[in-house]
Amino acid sequence: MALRFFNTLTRTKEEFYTIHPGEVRMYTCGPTVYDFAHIGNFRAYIFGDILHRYLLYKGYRVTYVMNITDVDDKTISGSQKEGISLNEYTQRFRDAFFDDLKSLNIKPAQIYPEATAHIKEMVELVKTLLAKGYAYANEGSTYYRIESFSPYGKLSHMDKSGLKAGARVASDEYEKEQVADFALWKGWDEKDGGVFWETEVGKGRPGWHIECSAMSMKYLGKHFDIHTGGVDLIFPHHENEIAQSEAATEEKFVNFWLHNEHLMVEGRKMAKSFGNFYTLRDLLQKGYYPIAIRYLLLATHYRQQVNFTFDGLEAAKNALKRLYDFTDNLKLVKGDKDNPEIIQILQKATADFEAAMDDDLNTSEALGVLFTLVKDINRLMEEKKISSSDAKQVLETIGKFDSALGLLKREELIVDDEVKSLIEKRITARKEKDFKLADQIRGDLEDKGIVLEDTSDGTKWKRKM
RNA sequence: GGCGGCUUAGCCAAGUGGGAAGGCAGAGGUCUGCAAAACCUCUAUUCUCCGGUUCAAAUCCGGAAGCCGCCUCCA
Repeated sequence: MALRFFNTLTRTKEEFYTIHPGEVRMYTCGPTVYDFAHIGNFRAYIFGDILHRYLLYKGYRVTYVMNITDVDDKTISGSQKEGISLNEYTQRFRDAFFDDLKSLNIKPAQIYPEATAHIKEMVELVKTLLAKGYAYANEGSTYYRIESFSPYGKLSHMDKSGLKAGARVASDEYEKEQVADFALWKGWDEKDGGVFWETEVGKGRPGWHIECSAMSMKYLGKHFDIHTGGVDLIFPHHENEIAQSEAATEEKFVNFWLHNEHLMVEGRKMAKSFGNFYTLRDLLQKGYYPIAIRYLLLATHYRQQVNFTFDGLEAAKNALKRLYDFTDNLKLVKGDKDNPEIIQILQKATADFEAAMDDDLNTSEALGVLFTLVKDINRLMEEKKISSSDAKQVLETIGKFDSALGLLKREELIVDDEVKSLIEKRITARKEKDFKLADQIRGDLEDKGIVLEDTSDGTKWKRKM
C-alpha cells in the first residue's frame, strides 16, 4: 500500500510523492527558546520525529530542518528581566530543549537554524516582497499586504475578507493598512533595548513568520516536500509563510502540510497562558519515564486531541514494561529447533505494521500490531516452540518497527559486584529454603531499583520501572 | 458570529458499509516456597441521542445534545 498523508491544504488523505526521487525535504516549526518546553509542545516534535523516522524506514533520504526562534517579545523581555544578553538568556533554554529531545528519544534533525543567525536572508526576502509590491513600510516597520496575495487563506480555509479586527487590537495596529496585515520587519522600539539589527529595511528585528520562510527555503529550496507543526500554527503562521514564500518566489512553497492536534489537560489545551502545563522536567522529577510520555503521545493518532492524565501516563508505563519484558525474554530463548510458523507471523506483522503507518501514520494501530505480535510470540515461547535463531529474527523485526517508533531505548542496567554477590547469596538461601533471607535480599535489591524474578531457568533481574 | 474537529467497554484507543483491533485496570485458572513474568479463559448483541438511505450502518445522509480547537502570542 502506498504512503498517504492527510494534507491540510486539501483536507484529504493524499498519496505521498516527492519532488526529488527518493529524497524528502521536511521542515518543522521548532521552539521559541524563552522558557522550558512543555509536553504539549513535545507532541509536535514527537510527531515530526515519527514522520522523520518512518520516511527513513521507507528508505527515503531525508533532510530535516527545525528552526529555533531565539528573538521575539518573550525572549527579549525575559533577558531584560534578568539583565543578561539575549543570547545568554536563550542559550539556557536551547540547551534544555536539546536535552529534552534526547530524553524523548527524538532523532535529531540535520539542521537547527537560529533566527538571529539568518537576519540577512530575512532582509533579502523582505526586500523582494517590497519590490514586488506585496509589502509596505510604515514608521520603521514593514508589513505584508494580504490583500495583494489572492490565494491568501488557502491553507486555513479562511476568507481574508472575513478577517476583521477582533476585540483586541494591538497598539501599533494603526500603522497597518489592514488589521490582518502582519509584520515582516518590526521597527526598533524602546522596549527592545539593545536588541536590534541595522539593515536595509531599517533598524529593528524580524517578524516571526519571516524566519520560517527564509530559513526553510535556504536549507530546503523554494519548493519542498513537507512542512509540519501544531494545528494552532495553521493560522496565521503557516498561512503567512505561504503568502511570503509564494509571493516572493512565484512557486509553490510546500506540497504537504501536516498538523498535529493539541495535548489537552482537563478539557483544555495545554498552554503556557493557561498555566495548565507540565514540562518534561516536571514529570521526570516526579519519577516518570520520558519514554512513557513518548508512548502516551504515540498511543493516540496525531490528528486526535489527547487528554493528558497521570493515570494515562501510568498505563503507558505499564504497556511499555510489557514490551521491555518481552524483548528481555526473547534474548533468553535457548531452543534450537526452528519453527516455520515464526516467519509467517513476522511477515504478517510487518505487512500490518506498514499498512497502519502508511495510512497517515496510524501509530495506534501500529502499536496494536506490535502487541498482537507480542502475544503470538509469547504463546510460542510459553510452549517452547521457538528457537534462539527464531527469537533473533523476532528481535530484528521488532527492532525494525522500533526504528520508526523509538520506544525501546533504555539505559543499560549496570549490575555491580555488590549486587551480583547479593543475588548469589539469595540463590544459596533459596536452595537452603531460607526464604526469609531470600525475601529480604529481594526487597533490598528492589529498593535499589533491581527486580528479581525466579524462573525455571534460574534467577533473572531487571530494572524496576 | 465565521471555519474546522470530536463523542466507541471502568479508563485509554483503532476501526469510515458486511467479523467491535490493541493497551491499561479487573476476575478466575496454570506455573511458583512466595512474588514477578508468562500463558489460558472471561470483561461493549453494541459504538452520545433521534430520524433516514441500504439486503446490511459505529461507518453514508439529515437533525439534536455535549465537548474542543482556530479566527489573537501559541506546538
